[in-house]
Amino acid sequence: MEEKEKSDFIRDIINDDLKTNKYQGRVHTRFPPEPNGYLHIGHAKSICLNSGIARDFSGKFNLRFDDTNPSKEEQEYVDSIVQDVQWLGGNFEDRLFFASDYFETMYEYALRLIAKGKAYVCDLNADEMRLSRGTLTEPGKESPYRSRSVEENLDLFARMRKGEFANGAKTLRAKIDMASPNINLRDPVMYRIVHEEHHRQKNAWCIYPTYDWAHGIEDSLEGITHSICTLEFENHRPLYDWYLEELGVYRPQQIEFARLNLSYTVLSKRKLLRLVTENHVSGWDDPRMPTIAGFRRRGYTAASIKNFCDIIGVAKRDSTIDVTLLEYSIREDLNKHSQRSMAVLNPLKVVITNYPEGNSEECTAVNNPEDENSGTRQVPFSRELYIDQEDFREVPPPKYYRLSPGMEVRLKYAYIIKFESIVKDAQGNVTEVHCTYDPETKSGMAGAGRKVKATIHWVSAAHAKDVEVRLYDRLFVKENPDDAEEGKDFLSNLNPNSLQVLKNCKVEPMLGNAKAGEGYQFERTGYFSVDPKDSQPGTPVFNRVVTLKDTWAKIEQKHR
RNA sequence: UGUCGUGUCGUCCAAUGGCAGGACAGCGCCCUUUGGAGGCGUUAAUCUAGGUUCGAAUCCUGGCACGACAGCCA
Repeated sequence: MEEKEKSDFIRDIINDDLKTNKYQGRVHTRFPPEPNGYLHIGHAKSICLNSGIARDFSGKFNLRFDDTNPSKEEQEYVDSIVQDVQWLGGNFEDRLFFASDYFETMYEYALRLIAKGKAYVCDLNADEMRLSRGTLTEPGKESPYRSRSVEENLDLFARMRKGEFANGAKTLRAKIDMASPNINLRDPVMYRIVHEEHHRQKNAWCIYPTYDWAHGIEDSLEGITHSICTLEFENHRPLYDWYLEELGVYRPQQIEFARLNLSYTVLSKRKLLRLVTENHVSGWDDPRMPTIAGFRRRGYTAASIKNFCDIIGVAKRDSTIDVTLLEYSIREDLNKHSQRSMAVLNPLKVVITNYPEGNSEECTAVNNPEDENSGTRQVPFSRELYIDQEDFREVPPPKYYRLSPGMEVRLKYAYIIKFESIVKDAQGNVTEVHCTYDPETKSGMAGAGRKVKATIHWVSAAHAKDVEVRLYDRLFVKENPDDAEEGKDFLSNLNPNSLQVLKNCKVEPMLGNAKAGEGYQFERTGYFSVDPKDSQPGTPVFNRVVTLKDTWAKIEQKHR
């Protein structure tokens, strides 16, 4: 692999820090998801960034669950996230942490701030607090509980922990500045009361730290040097710094980058959750979902996603990546590494009238022209074949090179055949095409050098396996799914044709034994992988990962 | 009309005061037993008005545009 030095503004900062010895030469990053949903391609960007930096600078990388809100989090999500991070090669070694394991320390730290007069228990309810916070242009008003004594605050906070108060009755707030132009600094909430079972702590706690209070402490405790997060936390950085400064503990630096947006899909957890709960897709791992689990099931390789993350780069400006870049990335990987095969998606019978009935023979097929070591395999040929309906036209459009009346085509790895006649049913549909073959033109023979305009794929009818193939397309019809008509939302832009199921596809014998997760190129059609959920041994179900570049589609488009 | 941040080819990312470059997409040609892959070529950009400078995408000032923030979510 061409291991070129990666460069971006974050690595530049780290290089500078290394020069000034800011962290004694250490580099330590982390990926801190909340276990409230499945990871998506945007998270992959963060995982690749954080773990990639640790790798490139010989540093360390932690996986840490930011599980500070019991009402949204579940073990199912923890499990899927661990699997996804590992699949992407995020090497956290033995450093799998949970914010909830730090709750006791956070509590003690809170006591410190109370003792310093920097935090107080507030009795304002949520509505009252919102009203007193002020607006973007007006300062807020100080809470009437702001001047409680340290003793009273200590007492009240201890009783909050004991469970003496109902949800929402009290909060612990930092005492900063109700007039700050940065609203995050207007006495932010540090703890709220939530009487709910936590997925790991069960009922040990009924007060839970908020993100801002918890996150810096988590980073500090783990010795993180560069706490990399997305742009929406830019305005939180002063608070991150304030807490650690007041606590007098080790302070990492927070650096923000632009989150990933991808065309023709949505990447917000809220929207992905709606797709799942409202059954627009079959689940978090539906192959059309932009989740890591979805991409994996679809047949995307981890290498292709990592490559994608490398080529999109990292910066601070909001951007939307064109999905063709992702498709390029998976094609590039699969082209080099996937086994070629012949599969007929929409079968049309071809009878070779001058080929002896009952006869069959083997043709030698190349497994992967991109890889000399991949060898060859035998594919059976006989009198009755299937070709794709797209490869025959009774009335060919301009520039159509494939089979049509009067035309010759090559059957890949086999013979050149010539059109003779067609058979139609009562409705006038073409049911069979009769051809003759030229016995001197088999691949490898002396006569094989003859040129014809097109080479098409085929399978022998008697030897073919019947399989199900699922053709996936983009989930949304609009580049930006949120660009919806008045009164409608992103769901109105769902692509009604994002899934097409083909039940009686005919594939070469080898594919009958394809194993779950394996990826193949169906020659001239696209890349397909064996669905790990719905396949049975001997009866694979194929998911289309991505099509091949279709030059013909463009030509046809032009002539319309 | 507050604070913070961001404006470079169609889309992303570079250029760290010194020839605006790469990738994807597009277009054209070559090659091809995949209309695949590959090769070659090509189109196309510094938000704006000033200023500093021998020289500005880069530094300064103003304007404009866009994004984030008024959860006891993260």
